Amino acid sequence: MEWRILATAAELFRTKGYAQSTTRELAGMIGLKKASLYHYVESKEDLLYEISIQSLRQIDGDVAAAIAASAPADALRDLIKAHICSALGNRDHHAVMLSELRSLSEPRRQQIVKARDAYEARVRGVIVAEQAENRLRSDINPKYLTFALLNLLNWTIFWYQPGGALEPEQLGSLLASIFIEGAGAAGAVT
Amino acid sequence: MEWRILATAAELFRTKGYAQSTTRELAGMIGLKKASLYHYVESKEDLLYEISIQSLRQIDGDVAAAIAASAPADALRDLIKAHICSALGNRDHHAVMLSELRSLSEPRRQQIVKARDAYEARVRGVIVAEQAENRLRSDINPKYLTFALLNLLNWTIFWYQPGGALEPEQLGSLLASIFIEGAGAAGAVT
DNA sequence: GTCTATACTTCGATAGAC
DNA sequence: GTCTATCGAAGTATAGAC
Repeated sequence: MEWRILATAAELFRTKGYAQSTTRELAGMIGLKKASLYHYVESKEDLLYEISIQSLRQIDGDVAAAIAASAPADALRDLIKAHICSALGNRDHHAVMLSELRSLSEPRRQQIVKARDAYEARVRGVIVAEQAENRLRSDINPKYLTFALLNLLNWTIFWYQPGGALEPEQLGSLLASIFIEGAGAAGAVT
Repeated sequence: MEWRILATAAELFRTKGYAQSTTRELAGMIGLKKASLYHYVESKEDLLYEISIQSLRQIDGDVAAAIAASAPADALRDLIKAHICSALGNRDHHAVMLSELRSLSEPRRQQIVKARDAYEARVRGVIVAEQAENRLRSDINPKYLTFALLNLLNWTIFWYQPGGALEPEQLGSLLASIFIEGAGAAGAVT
């Protein structure tokens, strides 16, 4: 039951935003009255916290596994594909984690920020390693390469259409190619 | 006075989110009591609408001017720089427009979506033109190149530090290079 | 475990004095 | 133009019956 509440809350929060979502509406989506929700959940904010922490545990685990199983030369491409597949596979959770952080009150907000930073450090670690192997440009501070990559990846969930032309894995490959090879025509006179 | 209210509201909404911001707090930041605000403003939502529409007018105008003054071969790079400079120069407005759209009620929400789509179409237009001139890869649907570029650009305002190492124009050049040339080491064996 | 009823708080917005 | 006072609505959460 708890899992059902969490999944429904994630869907609701993603669609309407945390602050605009009411416990009454959430209960209604599950087929309960508002008060009955509090038999399972301590507070509305607990739901946001659980959604956020689960989202980060999931993507960090998925990406770590992908890297571990990957040949060094494929690490970055596999990271990108794993990130996209994980984020799109947990779209509601992930979108809520990304956009509703400021609605968490202080002890737990910092906890989510730390988990987010840890994931970011994992991504940066791969980028730094690729630079050391001369597979990524070294003329750009890895900090900016990491930001650029996370921009590219994170915000995809806000426009991706689940029934569209590209499966998550294809989209991941596409984004990996844009990030690594670039959008410029190879050999173009620029 | 109105401009001061709008700028303060944008700053407040960006920091705390629209729904979590109260008119009492906004009034306090200006040095007024809550009721006095309503001498200048009809409703809280009016502020959000004005912030959003101004943000889009600004960036669309800035980018259009940059393209018009640009040699064809530099159009995309100039677009990227203009986008970054405009967005960072109106950081509060732009961030609010990007992240608080769902708090607008229906007649005006669609209006903002339309303005956003129009700007997106402008960006896509340049990308399509660059493909036609063989300066951008044609093996990727321009729709995805546009999404990727806007991901890269739009979400930069959420981590950019105004006093950091890079000025907006430098950051724009950097992001242009990542998007066009890619992050991969030139000639690397991948 | 689910309900009705309600306590408690806070918000956006208004009324009306000055 | 700014204030104090307040209205009416809506929200989270709780009490207590069943």
